[in-house]
Amino acid sequence: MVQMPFLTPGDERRHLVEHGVRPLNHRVAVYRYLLDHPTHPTADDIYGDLKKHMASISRTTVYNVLNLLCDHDVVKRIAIEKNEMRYDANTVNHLHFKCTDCGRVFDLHDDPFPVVSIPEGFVVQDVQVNITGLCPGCA
Amino acid sequence: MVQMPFLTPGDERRHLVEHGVRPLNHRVAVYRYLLDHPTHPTADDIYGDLKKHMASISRTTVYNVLNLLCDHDVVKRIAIEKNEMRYDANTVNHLHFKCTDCGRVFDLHDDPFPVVSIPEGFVVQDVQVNITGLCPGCA
DNA sequence: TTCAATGCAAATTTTTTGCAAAGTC
DNA sequence: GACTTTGCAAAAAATTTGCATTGAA
Repeated sequence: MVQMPFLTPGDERRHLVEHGVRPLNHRVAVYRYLLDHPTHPTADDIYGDLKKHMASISRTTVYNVLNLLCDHDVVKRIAIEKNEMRYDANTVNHLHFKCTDCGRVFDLHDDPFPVVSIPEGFVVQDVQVNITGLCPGCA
Repeated sequence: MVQMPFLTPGDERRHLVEHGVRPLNHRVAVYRYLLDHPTHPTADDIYGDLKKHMASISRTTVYNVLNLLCDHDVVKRIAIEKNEMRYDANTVNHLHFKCTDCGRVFDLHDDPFPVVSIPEGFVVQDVQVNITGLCPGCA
């Protein structure tokens, strides 16, 4: 299930405020980037692209903002492979598929999201389903 | 579903050979460690513990062996959090639960393993279900 | 003896930290 | 003006690489 409708430009400020995040320029830029690029970029992808249009931004700030947005549940971290943390502004549960050939991470919209039965006593905060294999283009 | 019975000491050599891995001493030691410690250790956990009884082993070798065992599908990598790759000798599909408080990773044996429906054209190699939250002891 | 595996040190990559400068309310 | 955020450079942590040495068949 996709987060629909995606936040239109301008709405991201309100969304940040609703989650307790002051909408400073760099924060809005990183968040807007994630909304516009549902490609599960790494921190460095984001930094590299943003710097083209926002000369002032630093890697540290990208990391600061991403950590802040994760803490406030505005974006989610995806741990799907070694040495690369990816970020996703779509916080609705969905599957991720990483192609081992081209390296892209696809959203798979299993409907409904698979049900997992958790033993008594465990408190669930987040469920991630990460699939690896070959995408249609590479298979 | 647990991999039962676990390989008893001695059998790990045969298992390695069956997967095309020459059973050299360091390789057997790392694999035996993973069989004996189903706690999803990191490479450094393994190195630290093995070095106590095997003075000659190096960090590089632990990494080499883990990569080799993963390539030959003898062990699986678990990417469940930032900056830490964990390893599991149980290659049967099962859920992982990471406690955000104590940091431990538990096996959850959902029976059956949740079914995910994959769109036409994708070729699945591996499915990982990673849950974060609080374990019974920390909740 | 020939090829593969190991160990060390250095390099690489990703992320965090300390702290001074700049920005925000 | 008080407090927060940013940016730089350095530190930390995880993993890989180059290469000389050792080990195995």
